[in-house]
Amino acid sequence: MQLNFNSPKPIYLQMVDEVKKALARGELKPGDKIPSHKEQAQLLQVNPNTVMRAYQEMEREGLTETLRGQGTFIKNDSAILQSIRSEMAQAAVQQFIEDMRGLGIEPEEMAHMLRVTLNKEG
Amino acid sequence: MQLNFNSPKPIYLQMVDEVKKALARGELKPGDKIPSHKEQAQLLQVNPNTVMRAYQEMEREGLTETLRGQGTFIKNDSAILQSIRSEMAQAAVQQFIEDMRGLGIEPEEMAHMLRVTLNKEG
Amino acid sequence: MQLNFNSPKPIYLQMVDEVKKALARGELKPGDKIPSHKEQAQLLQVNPNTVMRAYQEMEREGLTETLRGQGTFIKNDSAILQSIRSEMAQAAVQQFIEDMRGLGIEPEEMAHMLRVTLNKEG
Amino acid sequence: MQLNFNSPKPIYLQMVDEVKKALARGELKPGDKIPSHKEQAQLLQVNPNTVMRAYQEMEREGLTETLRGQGTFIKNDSAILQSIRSEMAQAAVQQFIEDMRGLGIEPEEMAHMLRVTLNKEG
DNA sequence: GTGGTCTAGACCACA
DNA sequence: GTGGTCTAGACCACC
Repeated sequence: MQLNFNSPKPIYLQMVDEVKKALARGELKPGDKIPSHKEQAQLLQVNPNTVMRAYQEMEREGLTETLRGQGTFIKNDSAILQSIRSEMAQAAVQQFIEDMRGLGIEPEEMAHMLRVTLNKEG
Repeated sequence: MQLNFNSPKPIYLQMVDEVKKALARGELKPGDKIPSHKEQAQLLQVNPNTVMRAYQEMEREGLTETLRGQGTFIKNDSAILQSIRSEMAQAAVQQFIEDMRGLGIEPEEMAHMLRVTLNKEG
Repeated sequence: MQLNFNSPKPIYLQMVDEVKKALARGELKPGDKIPSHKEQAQLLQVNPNTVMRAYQEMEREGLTETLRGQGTFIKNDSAILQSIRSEMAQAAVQQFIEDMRGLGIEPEEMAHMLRVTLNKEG
Repeated sequence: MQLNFNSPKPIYLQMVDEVKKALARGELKPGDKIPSHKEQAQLLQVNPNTVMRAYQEMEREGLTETLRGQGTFIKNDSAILQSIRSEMAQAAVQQFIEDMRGLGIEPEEMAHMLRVTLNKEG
């Protein structure tokens, strides 16, 4: 889990996104236990309260489920879960197109630049 | 000029970016006068201090220059100006690739999704 | 016995209340044996420690008594027992009135709403 | 605004309820500004962070709306707002009936006890 | 001054 | 040990 402490985006929201991405990538699966907030806090060198906040946000969004004294788990009965990957991907595509349009770049050039950069980086 | 008041990105930085984008699009040209901070504040429904700060930032970056009593103008002798478009475009591409990689999406599918969405939206 | 695991009210106190209610309803009588904490824990899917704590609390309140090696029993010589029903009922009435007053609802309307809901539910 | 610091119900949720009740009573109206979290914290002798949490919860529920640097206001375009009073009243009635049923008390006696208590208290 | 994030550390109920 | 609330106080962006 990678956090950017200089980003204006709050850490706890970055953490929510990281979990969503891990789900999209298939690294996290429904039913999986995620580390306790205290453990996670040590791993990420972050305050336990910050982790708690991220976890509560995830629960509010229906991503996880909490069992008193047992831990926090990825929900498996949620429709959200199925669609996370495509939704987040679609959002990224939209953002990209919007950014490029804002710079006055035409669709063909968008595709071109993408191809070039992908080739360069292998 | 579009601002997102709920974004974690500071409004004054959003304003700087909007000016850069207008330059990239060719809507603003070297030598153009930009509105006084009071005018701009009314236009955008934003506190004059915020506009001031955005203008200071632009000046600091060498994007604009202020002529006493005459207003703020887009500089034309700046090397930055030439490269704004390609730099911002490259940043958008990088961001897009990073986002998609984070979701475990392969290069071919990135290009595919981009094409599909561009076609859908005309 | 119904427990709400998401209520802020501690589970062991919910259990005490449930026993009191069963007494009020006449489902439990003085002298009745209540299940061992292990049995009860399995029945309610609750940690045995939690049941223990509920039992301790009941004993502290003079509701039950424990006979070594024989189990826990509802006491019958307790003055508390006689008044449980009316006390809890009175508390419920008070709570109701307070809640409704908090909403700015007048006594007549309280009675009216109660009647309507009771009729609707048969 | 009355808080019960000994209640198992978290203070920040009590605060949300108090605001809802004030709305139901008509003491708070759409568009009204509520005290800043720091001011409120002093008034209630509570930590500012606790107030913040209550305010954020209200915003999440669509009760209020926040304007950066200006304060927190009761929303006026929310359907929720219209129905708060009846919803909360209905919830109180349901709770009352459930409590009384739990004690084995019949509908007629519920109404009777309510009437008696209301008369006693004037 | 106003909303908002983060840290640090205490304390509680439950497993 | 695990979730969860509360306090105290720093720091930031914006009004």
